[in-house]
Amino acid sequence: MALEYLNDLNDVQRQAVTSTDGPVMVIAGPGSGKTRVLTYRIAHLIESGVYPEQILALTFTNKAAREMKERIAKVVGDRARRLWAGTFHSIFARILRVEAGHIGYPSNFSIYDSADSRSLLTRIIKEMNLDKNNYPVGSVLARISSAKSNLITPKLYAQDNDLMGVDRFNNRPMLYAVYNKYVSQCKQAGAMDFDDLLYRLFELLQKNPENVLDKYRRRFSYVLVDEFQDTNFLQYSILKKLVKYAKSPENICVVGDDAQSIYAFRGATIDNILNFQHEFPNLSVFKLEQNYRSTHCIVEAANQVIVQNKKQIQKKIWTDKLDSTKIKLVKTVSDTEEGRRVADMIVEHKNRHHIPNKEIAILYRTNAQSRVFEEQLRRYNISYKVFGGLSFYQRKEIKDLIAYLRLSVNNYDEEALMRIVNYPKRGIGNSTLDAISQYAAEKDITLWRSLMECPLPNKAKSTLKDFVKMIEHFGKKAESLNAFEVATLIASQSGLIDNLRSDNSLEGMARLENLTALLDGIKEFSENDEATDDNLPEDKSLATYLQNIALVTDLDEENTERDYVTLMSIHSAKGLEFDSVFVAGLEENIFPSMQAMEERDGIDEERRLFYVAITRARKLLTLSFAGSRYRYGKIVYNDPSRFIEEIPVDLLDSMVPRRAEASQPVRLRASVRGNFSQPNPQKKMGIPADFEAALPHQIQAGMKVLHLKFGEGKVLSVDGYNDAKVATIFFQGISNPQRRIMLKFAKLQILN
DNA sequence: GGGGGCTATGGGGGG
DNA sequence: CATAGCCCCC
Repeated sequence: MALEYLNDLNDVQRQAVTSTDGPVMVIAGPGSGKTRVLTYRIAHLIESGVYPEQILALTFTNKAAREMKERIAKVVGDRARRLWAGTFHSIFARILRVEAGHIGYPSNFSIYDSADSRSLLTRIIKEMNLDKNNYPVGSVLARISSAKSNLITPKLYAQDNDLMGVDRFNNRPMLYAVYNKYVSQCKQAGAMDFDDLLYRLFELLQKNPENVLDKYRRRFSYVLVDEFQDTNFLQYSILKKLVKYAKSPENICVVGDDAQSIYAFRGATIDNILNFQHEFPNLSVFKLEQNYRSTHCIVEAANQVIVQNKKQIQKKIWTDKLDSTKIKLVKTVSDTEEGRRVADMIVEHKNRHHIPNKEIAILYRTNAQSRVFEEQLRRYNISYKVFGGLSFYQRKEIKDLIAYLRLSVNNYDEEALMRIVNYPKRGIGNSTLDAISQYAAEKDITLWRSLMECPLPNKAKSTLKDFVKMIEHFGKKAESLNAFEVATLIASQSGLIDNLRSDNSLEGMARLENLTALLDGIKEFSENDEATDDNLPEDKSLATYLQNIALVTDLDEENTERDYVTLMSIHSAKGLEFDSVFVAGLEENIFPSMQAMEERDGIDEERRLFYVAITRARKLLTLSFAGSRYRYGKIVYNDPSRFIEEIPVDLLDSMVPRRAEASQPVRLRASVRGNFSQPNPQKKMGIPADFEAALPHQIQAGMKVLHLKFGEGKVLSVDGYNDAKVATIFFQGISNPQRRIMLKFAKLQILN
């Protein structure tokens, strides 16, 4: 047996890897080699004779699973492909495809994303004549989601005095009925929302038809769970079903860090970690406390911050790195200025520290904060990529085609049906649709059946008949053709492509391009035999494709080797690391967020989030905050975040060296008592007194202009319109003298 | 039935 | 600020 890999591990790590049998918990601080332990542990299992297909490894993202497999493959070779590795949602969806019949679902069930869930709920609330002000969709959905995550069925919900009491108090006493209706509508539509993928799997194992439970207990003789601190009660319950029973070897290994638990909002509870020892008395616990990632200052700051939390497992992260680089703290007057300064410092990191773009990340609390950084990075011609926010699959034109695909595979998919029954326009308006759904509700039949049976004027009737025929035709094709062939056919025969072609606007063309990109993606899925990574027979069907894309996020995308700066929320950054990390927007009401301050344990959760943020950095960590920023169209003023104060002053370097005119020591709240003076931005920028910025439309090719940063330049050309106007300007004597400058932001003085 | 424009409202994180 | 939903008019 090749065991050299064990030499790559420290003592605790090696014990965690080689204690293969029985329950194991690994408490792993940030940068402590957690992934290494997980991958080697699996490799070790395989080397010891366990079949890869007997191993279930649940990770937080598909990307993490893929990378883990790649690393395992380096030790054990191709066998690694047979592992069951993926997210809870994707693995369970795969199992449910096979077992759906047992719980009254079709095997080609649809997966509702949160937009689908919302729109279904909106319809239900309307149909039940409830006041939408008392039943805001978001809150209703959150409540339903949390009920499911705690295994509370609509029936149990209605019997629960606490839950019902809260609803009555909040003026929404009928929430239980909305929940009930939502569940039955989903089921009737053959659709599962994200929570159902977990909940229905639990239901399957609980009801245990044909002893299906035993089948999976045998199949998964070793279970590993990454990021265990972020699992909820439902996920934990499923794990227990799989490994806790009479005479079970209890081969479960969970890896996590209570200090990095940041998903309480979707039901994650660190009680799972705390209870684990009681549930499995034979538990072996290993604590990985040596940090191999970050410099001394960063590790120390993280420790000092996290000790403020009440509830935690005792541990102290340490490092033997001696680097004494301090953490930089940057204060700016506004959010725009924050963007500019971060971009400035990125240039400096690239030049002085030779850090490539892909080793730099800007992290923020909310996705909406990405905008200023995008604008400034574009100005500096630094390539970047924004993760999160509106993903490719959430774009309208993409959702439209996918709705056609979904409806073709599953005719009962109501959300898909509602989306496209009148798109492209075919004369089915609201009154017709109301009639159809009302008829469906009265007769308790699916919308699809109602389309054909509902009494309607002849014109609408024949239109609908054609529509049904078309979808049935697509469905038939989907049975014989592969995903790409049928998607291409649907895109053109549905009229989607023609509809987009007729739109000659820039956006219209972009939409068509996106649609083509989607088709390319489907083609890749259909033709690439490496795409499926499981031990099931190759399946290139449309249904499988739809299942895959419903569960991918842009985090999961293959690294395309491009060298870009990463912009993402801190939540998305979990598990990642970069040489240089900027944590931006460190202000009260932003981070910690306003909502969190009102929640029980909200601040502690935000603090763990801050802990995650700062521990992403290997060498350079920069914290920034702005005195003012735009939020929802209004300017707001926030105090610096309390988390800044929690970092000992001797770890901080609060002078900003490069822009001498902007540097001033940052004074913390403690010393100023929230009384931040607003320096005059004009003075601060050091703008020459006689400087007079021209308006964007005044800049024309051939002009000589003065730029505050680059100096004198000659305008070579101007392209784009309005806010998107960009000038190409040649500046003598700077690196990359030819610059593309967004006129909307640039301050240029015309010199002749 | 369809389109345009106006207003009110919400406002976090993600599979 | 963005967007959903509403009203009004064709």
